[in-house]
Amino acid sequence: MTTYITTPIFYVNAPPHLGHAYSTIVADTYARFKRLCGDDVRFQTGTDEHGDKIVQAAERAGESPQAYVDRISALFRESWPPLEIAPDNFIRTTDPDHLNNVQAILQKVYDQGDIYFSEYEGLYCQGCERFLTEKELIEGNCPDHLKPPAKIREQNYFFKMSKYQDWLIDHINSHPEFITPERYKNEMLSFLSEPLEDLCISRPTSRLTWGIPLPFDNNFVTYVWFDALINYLSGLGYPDDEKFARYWPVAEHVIAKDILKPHAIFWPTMLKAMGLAPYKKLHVHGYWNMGDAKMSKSLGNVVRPHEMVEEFGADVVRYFLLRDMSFGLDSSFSADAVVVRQNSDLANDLGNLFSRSLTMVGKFVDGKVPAPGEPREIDTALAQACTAMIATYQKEMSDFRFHLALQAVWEVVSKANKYIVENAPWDMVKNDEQKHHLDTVFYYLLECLRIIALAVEPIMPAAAAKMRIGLGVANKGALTSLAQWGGLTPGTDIAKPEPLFPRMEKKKDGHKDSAPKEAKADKDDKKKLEGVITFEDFGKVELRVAEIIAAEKVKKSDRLLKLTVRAPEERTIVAGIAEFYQPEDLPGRRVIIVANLKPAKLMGITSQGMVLAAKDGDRLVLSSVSAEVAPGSRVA
RNA sequence: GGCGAUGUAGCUCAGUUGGUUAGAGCAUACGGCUCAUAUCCGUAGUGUCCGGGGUUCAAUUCCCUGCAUCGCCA
Repeated sequence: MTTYITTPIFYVNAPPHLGHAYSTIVADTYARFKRLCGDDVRFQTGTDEHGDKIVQAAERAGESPQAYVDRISALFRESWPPLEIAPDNFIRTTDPDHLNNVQAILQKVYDQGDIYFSEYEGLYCQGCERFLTEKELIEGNCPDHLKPPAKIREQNYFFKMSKYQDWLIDHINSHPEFITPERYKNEMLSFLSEPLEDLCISRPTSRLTWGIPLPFDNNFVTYVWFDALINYLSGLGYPDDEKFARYWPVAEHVIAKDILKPHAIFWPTMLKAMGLAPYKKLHVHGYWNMGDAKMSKSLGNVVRPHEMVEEFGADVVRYFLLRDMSFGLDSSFSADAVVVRQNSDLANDLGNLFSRSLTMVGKFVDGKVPAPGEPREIDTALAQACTAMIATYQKEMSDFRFHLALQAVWEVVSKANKYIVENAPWDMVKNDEQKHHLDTVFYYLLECLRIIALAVEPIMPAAAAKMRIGLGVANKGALTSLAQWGGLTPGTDIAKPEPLFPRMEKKKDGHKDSAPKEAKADKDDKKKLEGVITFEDFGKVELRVAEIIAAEKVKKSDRLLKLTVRAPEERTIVAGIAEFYQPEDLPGRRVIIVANLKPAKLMGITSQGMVLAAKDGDRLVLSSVSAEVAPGSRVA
C-alpha cells in the first residue's frame, strides 16, 4: 500500500503557531502510523510565499520580500524537528520547479479554454490596496481606513469553475469519504446547491508583482489558487517524476476548517480541468481555542510550537493534542489541561505501569523475559484485550479518530494495571503454590507493554523508543505481524526502567511550582494576605490606552453605550456610562481599557474588554492619561 | 434573513434504531495494596439527559416550538 499525506503549505506572513503545529503533528502521526502498517509513505509540508500580504509584512520588517520569506519559511521548517515531525519533503512556492509547474498548468488550462479574460466591478480601498466585500464595510467605510472605498472596474483572468460544478457534486456524493468528517462534506454540498461562480485567478502587476506571472499575459500574476494548491503536485515532481505516478492517486490532505472551500471546491475542479484525478481524501479539523477565547494576535494569546516543546516536551504535546481534540471539532488548549493529561494518563497510568512492571521483573524473575507457563483465564483475557485493542486502534487511526484510538490503548493500560493488582506478584513470590505462575504473569505483562509501545509509537516516538529499549525489542516489520501475541523471546534481558514521563505541578500565577509543599505554602500565604495581590497577579491584567472612534446608545438600555475604540486594533466595548456621557462627546477621547478581559455579551453585543472609570458617589468619570499617547500604549 | 449542527454528572465528552437502576475519564470523599514516578486497585455518589407542547402503553431518545451556542450561506 502507498500513502501520500500533506499539510497545507503555511502562509509566511507570521511565524508558526499551535494551529500549524496541530495540522503537522496529525499528518506526521498518520505518516508514522501508515509506515508502521508497512505502507510506502510520503509526507509533505511547506510554505506559501506569494501575495501582497507578504510584501506588506516584508516592508514592515524592513526586508526584501525574498529575504523575508526565506527567514519565515525557515522558522516553519525549524519548528518541526523538535516536535518529532519528520516530513519527506518541505516545499516552497518560491521553488523554481514549482514556478515552472504553475506556468505550465496555467498555459494548459488556458489553451483548452477554461481560463478567460473579463472585467468586474468592486469596492476598492486605496489604503488597503485591495477589494472589500460589502460585509467588511462599517457604515459604508473601510474598517481600517475609515474612508468609503471606490467603485472601480478591473480586468482579470477567471477560471471556469462553474463548468465543473455538476461533476463535483456527483463526485462528492459517490465518494462518501472524499471530505471528512461528514459535517464538512454537508457544508460543501450545501454550498454547491447554489450556482458556483467562476474564480478570479489573477492580479494586475500594477497592484501586485510578488507572484508568478501568467505565461500568456505578463501584465498579470497568478493569485493564490493556481499557485498555492499546485504545491501538492509540484512536491511530487509533477508531471514526469515517477513519484507523481506513485503517490498522486492516493493523495490525502489535512487542513483546518478555515481553508475548506479552496480545498473542497476550487482544488478538485482545478484538477478536473487539468485532466487529473481528484485527491482521495480531505481531512478537515477544527480550531484550538485558548481556554475560552479564540487564539488571536490582538488578545496576545498565541502559542508558539517551540514554547510548548520547551515546557512539556514533544511526546506530551503530541499526545495531548491528539487525545484531547475530537478530530473535526474545536477544542480548548490550556497548560493546566496538558498537565492533567501528562500526570494522569502518561505519568500515572502508562509511565508507572512500565516502571513497576520492569522493576518487578528485575526483582522477582532475574531481570529476564521469563518463559510463560500454561495460561489461566486471567492471562488469556489480557492477551485478548491487546489483540482487540490493536484492531480498534488500526481502524480509528486510519479514520483520523486519534482520540478514540488512544482511548482504546488506555483501556488496555488500565487492564494491565488491574492485572498486576489481581495477581499481586509480591504475594506470589512468598507463596510456593503460586510461585510458578510468576513466569506467566510477567511474560504476559511484558508482552502487553510491547504491544502498547507499538501502538503508541506514531503518537509518541521518543517514549515508544524508550519502552522498546527497556523491553529489549527492535521495531522492524509491520504492525500486523508485530502485534501478534508472543513476540518476546524468553531469556531476553530486561533493562532497569527509565522514567517515561515526569509528573508536573499545575501552573500557578504563570510559573511552575517546583514542589507540592511549596504550592500549599503558597496557598496559605494567600489566605493570610487576603486583599493583597502579587506582582504576577497584577501582570495578568493588560491595561492599554484606547482612542474612542465611535459611540452610540445601545437600544433598550439606559446605561449602556456601544463604543468602537482603537487600541491599536479596532474593538467594540460596551460601557455602562450612558447616564453620564453623550455619545457625540466621546470620539477622540483616550481612555484606559482592560485589553485581555474575557469577551462578554451585553444586550446582544460582544464587548471585547472594559473601559475604566472612577466611581464618585453616583457619578462615573472616565479614565484618561495626562498627555497625548498613541492608542494601544500599555499602562503599567 | 436562509440552511444546518449542538445543548447529557462540578469539568470534558460517550450513549440510547423509544422500554426496567443514563455511562466513561478528570475532579471530590472513603477504603485496600505496597511492586511502582505518593503511583495502582476498589467503593460512593450527585444528573428536571436545555425550556415548553405533541405522538405513544412508554420519550432523554421521534415530531413541533422556544431559548442558548456555533458553523455555512446571503
